[in-house]
Amino acid sequence: MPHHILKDHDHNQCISSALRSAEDICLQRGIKLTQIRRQVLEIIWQGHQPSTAYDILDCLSQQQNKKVAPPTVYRALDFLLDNGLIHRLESMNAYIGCDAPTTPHQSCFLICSHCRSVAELHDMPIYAALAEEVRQEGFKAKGIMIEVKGVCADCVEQGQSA
Amino acid sequence: MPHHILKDHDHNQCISSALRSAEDICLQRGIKLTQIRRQVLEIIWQGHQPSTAYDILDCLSQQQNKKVAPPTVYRALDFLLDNGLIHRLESMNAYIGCDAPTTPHQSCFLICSHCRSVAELHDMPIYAALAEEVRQEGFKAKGIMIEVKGVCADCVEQGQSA
DNA sequence: TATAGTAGGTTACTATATAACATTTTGTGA
DNA sequence: TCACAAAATGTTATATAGTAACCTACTATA
Ligand SMILES: [Zn+2]
Ligand SMILES: [Zn+2]
Ligand SMILES: [Zn+2]
Ligand SMILES: [Zn+2]
Repeated sequence: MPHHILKDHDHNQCISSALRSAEDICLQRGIKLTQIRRQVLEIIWQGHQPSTAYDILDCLSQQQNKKVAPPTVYRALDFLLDNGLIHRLESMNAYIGCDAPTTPHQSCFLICSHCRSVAELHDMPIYAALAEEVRQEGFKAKGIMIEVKGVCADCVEQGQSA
Repeated sequence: MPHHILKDHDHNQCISSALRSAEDICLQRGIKLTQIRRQVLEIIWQGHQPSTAYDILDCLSQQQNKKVAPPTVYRALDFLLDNGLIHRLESMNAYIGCDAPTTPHQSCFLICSHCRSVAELHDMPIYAALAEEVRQEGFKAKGIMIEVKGVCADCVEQGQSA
């Protein structure tokens, strides 16, 4: 992992804040952040890079010191997705923590192909514009996915181009 | 397949025009539209719904009257993708014919969850705006994916909502 | 404490995609 | 027209992603 991903920010802060938000949300909604769900969320928040379901599976198996089966992970992922605690990156079959789970929002993801970090942009002006253009086509949108692949600012600065 | 997908348009026209474009492009670029590539393209153009790689695999196996293996299909798909003759829908692991392969463009896909038809919108104004917003983040974009799930105009008209 | 609802375990399977290496076909220059 | 290299395809095996179905255990609450 390139160093800049952790520079200029206390990532333990990211993790604990994500877990705190999750607890608040679950309390508010009367749903349960069970041990497994919490563990999966914590694993996903190990970095600002996305995790695949099988990465999580391996990690969870290690933590539990026994083989965990896919459904266990997928159920936890479904729960976290349903409650907006994580997002799924369609173009990479991977999952990433949401950095604003308490406020409803539409996201655009910037995926760096060098350091694999993912940045989540919220409610960009173009979202409304896109929704409107789509509406004018007579299309009734239920979900909009925007994912941008490229090179992040830090990697560009370091002369990366892939 | 709901009827409206074929109404008001001669789909044989779509197919033959797609094949003709592909031939032109290959001629121009000095690359080859081999039998397999042509067959795969034709299979993909059987409708305005996306095909999965394994749909294509089955179809191709039938046509060739012998088992075709996955790499055969994936190689053809890679060729067609590289040359802009088809697009990949990331959110459904599926492939669809490009309706304007001769002109470079950025696309936005409207995916109907009722009739499964996919419409390709080109170079919408928001594209430039999005590119600019992303650029302002210092991010160097290489590829933008926009996919919208919802219900198409025809299905809405027929009272569908899923 | 019955009992309904929710969460998790287990097994088996389906779906999507690629690696690695062999063979065939095609184009090109000697 | 033969030799050779490049491109395309065949073949086998495997990696990765996700789900169905059924069972067990826990939890709330009447
Ligand atoms: Zn962080
Ligand atoms: Zn978010
Ligand atoms: Zn058509
Ligand atoms: Zn196109």
